[in-house]
This record gives sequence, structure tokens and C-alpha cells, in this order.
Amino acid sequence: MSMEQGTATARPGSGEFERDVHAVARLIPPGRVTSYGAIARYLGAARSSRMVGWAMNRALEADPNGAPDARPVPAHRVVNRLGMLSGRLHFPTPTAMAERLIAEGVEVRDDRVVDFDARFWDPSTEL
DNA sequence: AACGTGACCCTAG
DNA sequence: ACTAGGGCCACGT
Repeated sequence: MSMEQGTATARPGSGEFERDVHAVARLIPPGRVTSYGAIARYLGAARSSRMVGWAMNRALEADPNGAPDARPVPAHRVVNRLGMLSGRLHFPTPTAMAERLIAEGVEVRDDRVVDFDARFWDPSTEL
């Protein structure tokens, strides 16, 4: 049997890397935040921080096929290395990301996490 | 199928 | 301290 089209269910972007990113993100404790680069580094792909952002984007998307791994991913806890909410525009509303953080006790001001260093959670160190 | 565009980050001038 | 550029790689056009 030829397997040329065998991947009929091949979902673009559903790679191992993306799944790992989601797995790590789910380990971020409420009230803490991490960065794209920190997750990338932890997964041994220090230069693929952009892909982490893309993975968050996918996680946020309503599961198109009711994926088996439809557990929620706390994408709002991932910010850039300066603590800025660079992904806020990808949420349902431009303020949803900040609101979710605030609900967890994270102070946000001008689209930026207040006291970022203290809130920062580094998987490489804490995990 | 090449090209531009990113929820980024690091290095060099 | 600031600006530019390179690398990464999935996606839309």
C-alpha cells in the first residue's frame, strides 16, 4: 500500500515541538509568567522562540477538530523577555490577556507585567 | 513555488 | 545606550 497520501489527517503545525510547548505552558503556575525564549531554551531550541509564539496562537484557536488534547493552555502567562504582553492582540479582545493575568493577581500596567523579575518562572530553573 | 510576515531573541557596530 | 541585522520556521498570498 502506498502511503503517499497516508497523512490525510495530517494537521499542519501539530508537531512534537508544538505539543511540548503546550505541555510546558500548562505547568506555569497561576500568578507567574514566563517568556517565549525561556520555553524554547528549555526544549533545546533556543533559537526557535518565534515558533513558541506560533504554538500559543494555535493553542488559543478553538480546536478545529476537537483534538484529543483539548485541555486549555494558559497562553496569557507567556510574555516576551521584557515582560510585555506582545500577544495580547491575538486574544478574543485586546484586553483579555491582561484581564486574565490580573485575575490571578499579576499586576499589569501599560501592557507590561509589573515586577516581572519576581513573577518570572523559568522552566529550566524551576522544573 | 518564491516572497513577505511574524505572540522572539541574540550579537555586532 | 541605540540601531541593524541575522537566524529560526510556519503560514498566507
